[in-house]
Amino acid sequence: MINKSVAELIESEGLLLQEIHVKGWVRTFRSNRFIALNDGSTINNIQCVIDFENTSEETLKRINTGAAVSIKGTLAASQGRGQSVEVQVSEIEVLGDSNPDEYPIQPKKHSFEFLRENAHLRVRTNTFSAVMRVRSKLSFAVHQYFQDRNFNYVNTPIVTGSDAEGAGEMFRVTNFKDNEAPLTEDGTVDYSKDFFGKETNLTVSGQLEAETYAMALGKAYTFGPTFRAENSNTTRHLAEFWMIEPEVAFMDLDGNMDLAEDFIKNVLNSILESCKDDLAFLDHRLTQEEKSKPQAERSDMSLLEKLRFVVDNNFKRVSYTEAIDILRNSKPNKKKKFQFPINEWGADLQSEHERFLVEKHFKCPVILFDYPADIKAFYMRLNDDGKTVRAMDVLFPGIGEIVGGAQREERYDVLVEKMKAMNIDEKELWWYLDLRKFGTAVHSGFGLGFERLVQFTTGMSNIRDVIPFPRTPQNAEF
RNA sequence: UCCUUCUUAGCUCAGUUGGUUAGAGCAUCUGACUGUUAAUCAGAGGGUCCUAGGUUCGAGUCCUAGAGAGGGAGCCA
Repeated sequence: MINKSVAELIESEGLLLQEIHVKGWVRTFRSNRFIALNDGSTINNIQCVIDFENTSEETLKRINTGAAVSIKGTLAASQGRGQSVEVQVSEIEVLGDSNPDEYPIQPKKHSFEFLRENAHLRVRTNTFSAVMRVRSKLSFAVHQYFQDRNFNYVNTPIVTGSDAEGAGEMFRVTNFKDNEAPLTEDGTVDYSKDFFGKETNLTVSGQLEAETYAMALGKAYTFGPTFRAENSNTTRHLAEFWMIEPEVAFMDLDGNMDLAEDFIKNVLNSILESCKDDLAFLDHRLTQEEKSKPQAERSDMSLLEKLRFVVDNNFKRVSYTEAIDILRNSKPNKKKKFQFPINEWGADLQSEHERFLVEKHFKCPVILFDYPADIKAFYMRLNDDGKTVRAMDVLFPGIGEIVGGAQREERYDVLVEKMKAMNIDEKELWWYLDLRKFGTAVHSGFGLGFERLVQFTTGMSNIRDVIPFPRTPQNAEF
């Protein structure tokens, strides 16, 4: 008797006619005879055939969708057409019942909205199990990529004492009880009496801390949770999400763009190898979904084609200034189709503009670089023209900005001046300025939203469907 | 936060210009059948039409307010 996972049973024809033992959950039970059994090891089910005439009525009644069962039997070539092997059951035990009257997951199509309300059970469906297996493999591929290249994994703090990271609204962390926060003389909360002795927040980015490690270990990366208290209600924002932030000493913006492109291609490639079954399922799912859309909104590439396209083609690198020229002379701009017309240099690009560049003009991933200094963060390296910074965004079809990065300002005087101009407290970031005082050097890095990468890889349109328990405004169930 | 659409059975939805007792498919239950592939066939049960007001002889349908959800925008990853 050999214990086997469903994935192993389906793969290994060498086990034919052997006695096997398998445990899993019932997906469907047809004709009082056929169990489609899934144990999460693969998107595929194994068919278990029951000799119902020699099985008690009581047991048969308990074989319901969602029930956990233990099955002993013989692996055999299937008589039916839908599968090559199946288990001829000699012994079945129901380990955990599932009342069909109450179990919400039916063997039918459910809306993603409904499944979000059942996030604890939705991973029992084909789509979510596929997405979450891909997410896990992607996560591994991220570490593999950096570890293979001798990057050091840095665990930057989740509770941060600095509120100057400038990446968005922060969640306050306090140990004060309700209505018991001590006040200072001027009536504001006295955080010097709080747990950390100062005001603290959940991190919005590990970048500044990662820089400190890059300036000692050379190559560093973070991969951890980040938090934004923005009231964002979109298909590509979460209040809690996972971010990947490599940071490299002695690397300029060109090296940064090379790294981002190579990284994305590499991890996608490894998923194309390691998640073939799940991607095939997701590819088919998306194709079916697209059929219900009007012709104009359909994608001209399938999911697998899109992934291979990204892996096989160079990202188009375009400076902000070139992009503005292209947009200014574009048809939608001349025909006044843009909600925000492009008139002059210096305007921030709206998502309609990014979409035009990526989806209509270049039809491939685009890296925009050298943005106006005014619309970017204080730590980005000022170019010699005095008006642009060495920033870059990687834009992807469908999901927009997947990467944001920059060469960091390494010159102490220039950085201090920028901080003053942008009203950032130098005292808060004394340690960040120290990096420029002692052994400063050119260095660069970027941030990549992990969930957006999972979205692109799986073809899921809502970011809430690629993280197990999404945190969004007004929602922290589970 | 703004714009917009939606909310009817466990799920997915239909419900005409306001008019009898609000429907279908799937799911569930009962029975039949038994090599099925979202099994099939017959029957049954299942409804605070999101909530609160209002208009009307009459509201699932029209109006007002609120709640929740989806999509888009902004912010960004």
